Amino acid sequence: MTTQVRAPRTKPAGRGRPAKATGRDLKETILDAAEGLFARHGFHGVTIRQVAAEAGVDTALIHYYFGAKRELFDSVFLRRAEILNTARGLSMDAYEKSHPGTMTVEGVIEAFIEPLLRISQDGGQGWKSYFALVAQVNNTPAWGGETMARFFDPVVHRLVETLKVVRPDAAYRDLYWSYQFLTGSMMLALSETGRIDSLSDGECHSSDLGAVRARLFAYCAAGFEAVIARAPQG
Amino acid sequence: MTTQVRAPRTKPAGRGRPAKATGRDLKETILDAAEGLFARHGFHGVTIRQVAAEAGVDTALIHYYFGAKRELFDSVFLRRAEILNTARGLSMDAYEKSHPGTMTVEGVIEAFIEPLLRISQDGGQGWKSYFALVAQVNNTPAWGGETMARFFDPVVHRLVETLKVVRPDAAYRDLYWSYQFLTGSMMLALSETGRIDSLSDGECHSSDLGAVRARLFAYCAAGFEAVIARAPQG
DNA sequence: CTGGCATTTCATCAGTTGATGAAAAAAGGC
DNA sequence: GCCTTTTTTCATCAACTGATGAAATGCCAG
Repeated sequence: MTTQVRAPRTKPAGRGRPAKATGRDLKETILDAAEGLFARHGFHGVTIRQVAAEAGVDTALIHYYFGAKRELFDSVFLRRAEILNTARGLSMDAYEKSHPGTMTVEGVIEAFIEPLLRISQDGGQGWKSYFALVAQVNNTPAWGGETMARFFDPVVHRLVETLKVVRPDAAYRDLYWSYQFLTGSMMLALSETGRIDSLSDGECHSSDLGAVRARLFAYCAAGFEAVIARAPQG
Repeated sequence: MTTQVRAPRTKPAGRGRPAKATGRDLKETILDAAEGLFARHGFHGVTIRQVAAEAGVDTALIHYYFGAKRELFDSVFLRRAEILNTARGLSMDAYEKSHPGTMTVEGVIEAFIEPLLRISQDGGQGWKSYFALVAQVNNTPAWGGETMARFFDPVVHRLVETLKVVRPDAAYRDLYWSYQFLTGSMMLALSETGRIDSLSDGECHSSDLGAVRARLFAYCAAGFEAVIARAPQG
């Protein structure tokens, strides 16, 4: 499913190392294999041996590079997290600079979500697996909650603060709740579960991120506005 | 965490059956224990022995009642699924009958979501665990996707059809996509991950379903209206 | 009070799991 | 061409996994 399998790996018959070039590639190959499997079956649903088989590598090599299984998972999670945060930060920078005094709720939300959609579309299967993984971690209580917070809280706070600039009268309570609704929708869309395909009898496809783009920003923006406007119980 | 642990279970020292009364209770106790553990750690993250320990029961008894581990999981999933569907169906019946010709998008959505919030608030920890479990299954690709569809598709189709009555010009595409956004928000809210607590620095609490109720219906309704109004690419 | 039946426990199995230490193989400096 | 370092493989471990068969226990019908 990923870039994996790495060809039958032409047994060099002996042990040892085949070539220096493959050295760094192997680390990435292992991460790719682990990423795809973790995304599909979750942390506990995957064995080191499965990862090793998919990567075409001995199990001991995985421990040699990454240590314990949990550390492998963290490495998978970490690898793309920073890229994601950077892309999002730049997107919001660009929006703020290009719309001085004319920012809208929908504009801010688009700047927040668009980079993820773009990356998922252009980044290949690896990124799709990664989003599915994050979605899974996102609503597995008591798991990765701390990791989640450490990496993604800053961007979220920035989103909320920017929205507060656009709608100064909005209560933080309302903004945080609205964000939670947003992130639920966004993560489900990004993880492309295929559920909407069967549900809509082929009318919609979860892989159609263009369709998501055409609706999600407007959906969330209108939701935010409605929550702010209603402003329940102070 | 659940109703579990069942007291130190006053070892009867011998084997055999202690009393008929406990007979049916034990099945429920086992399901409660399994439910809580599966919700927290996922299917593969839980061992039969853990379930047995939490229920205060021998592992063999679990197999005696439920068969294989996967069947235990299905039993957990099934136990509350029908109750859920019935409650939702009745809620939508009631709304349709009480608002002949005056239904609104928000009203329909409320009729669809409200029963779940109510049950979660009044039903105790068991229901909370169950919702976390469903949320987890909902975006674990290739797992329970078929189960998910079998039990929840009918209600969703009813929601979509009712919305089509309220907004006859809306395209099914838009309704299905909007539903997916809705279900992402709803499931994340119901699973009470605690993420919003730390994110908002104590300003919001994921256990505060009243706060969800006061915002989610309006949020989703406004989102639906916006998507329908924009009506992207036909 | 006795024999059948549903329930519960014990003991155990074969298979799998994550992990490690030591050996083997290549690269690279000299 | 030797010696060191890095990478890869092999062989193996103790712990745990899901699962089962058989025995033990108490309940109830007769």
